[in-house]
Amino acid sequence: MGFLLSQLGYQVSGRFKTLLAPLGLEPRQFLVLRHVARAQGSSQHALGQALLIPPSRMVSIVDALERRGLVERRANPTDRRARALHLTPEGRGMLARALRLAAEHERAICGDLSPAERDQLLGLLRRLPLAGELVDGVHPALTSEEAAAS
Amino acid sequence: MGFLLSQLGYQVSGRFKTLLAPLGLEPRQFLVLRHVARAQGSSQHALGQALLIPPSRMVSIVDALERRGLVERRANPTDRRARALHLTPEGRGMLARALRLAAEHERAICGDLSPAERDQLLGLLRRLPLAGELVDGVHPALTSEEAAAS
DNA sequence: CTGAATGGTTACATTATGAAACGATATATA
DNA sequence: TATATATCGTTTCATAATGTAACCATTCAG
Repeated sequence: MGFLLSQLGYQVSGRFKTLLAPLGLEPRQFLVLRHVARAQGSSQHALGQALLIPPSRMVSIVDALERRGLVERRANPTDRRARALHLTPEGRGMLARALRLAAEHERAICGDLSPAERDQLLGLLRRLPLAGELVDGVHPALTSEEAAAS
Repeated sequence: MGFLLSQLGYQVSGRFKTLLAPLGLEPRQFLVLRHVARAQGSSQHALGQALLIPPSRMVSIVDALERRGLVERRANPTDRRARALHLTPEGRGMLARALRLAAEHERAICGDLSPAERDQLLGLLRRLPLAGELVDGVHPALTSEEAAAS
């Protein structure tokens, strides 16, 4: 069971990565983009806090997104240290396309499972003890030991 | 579903790694050790073929195992290029301990799932299209593109 | 006003990785 | 037999991912 889960998880994430590649987007960039869309104007620090991504890593992620014109670092009126992150129209379009791919990915993963079976599978997976340690929307692969401990 | 599988797979493998750490064994070394036990005397090349591990990587893995006295590189009587890999008595003991930990890991992963539920979960996971691409005993994280394509 | 804390960035060391070159040996071919 | 080609294992090298720590500007607390 453990080995199977590990194998499947690796395959799934690899698939998603190649699926996103045509957009020039990496999975981690996708996660950040999605979160910026949800919380426009939040700082990089807040973003890192929410996604448990260490600050030094966030820099290069946002750099890439900004270089491609998907995200803007605006000035924060109340704190001149912080940058307020905003989605550009291009960013919004990119996110929409990525979300469409993600839905496609989801269908591909589940294959010919009926909706009932799909729910059953989800239910069983969520009952695994490890599922309790997962934070919603946070991928542990991006998490630093330190951030995870907090 | 995809995200959950990816998260769980990452957690599971991370857990197994820390579980094995007290033995001074890495998951990949465990895999190799187990396979050597099954096919004593096979060459590194054959091992790499079976586990889809590229040759240059196999060197350091076997180096580590040999340095710790778990595996021996003996001369192959019929081919002086190849090394015949054999488990030492220490290697056998180590493998036994690791297998015991793996069994424990398995129980920890499944938590309070009943045997029937466990089978159900396994069955559903195996019906996922991606499961068809998995090779038994081979972890895709160790395979190179090239080896995987063959 | 001074010292500590914070947001963001950069510099650096560490590690993991595969491709390719290499030497020794084996196999096929002429 | 002689020669070319393939194989096994190893080493070398370049590349990429990562975290830690130092750093600057700014904010906050006393």
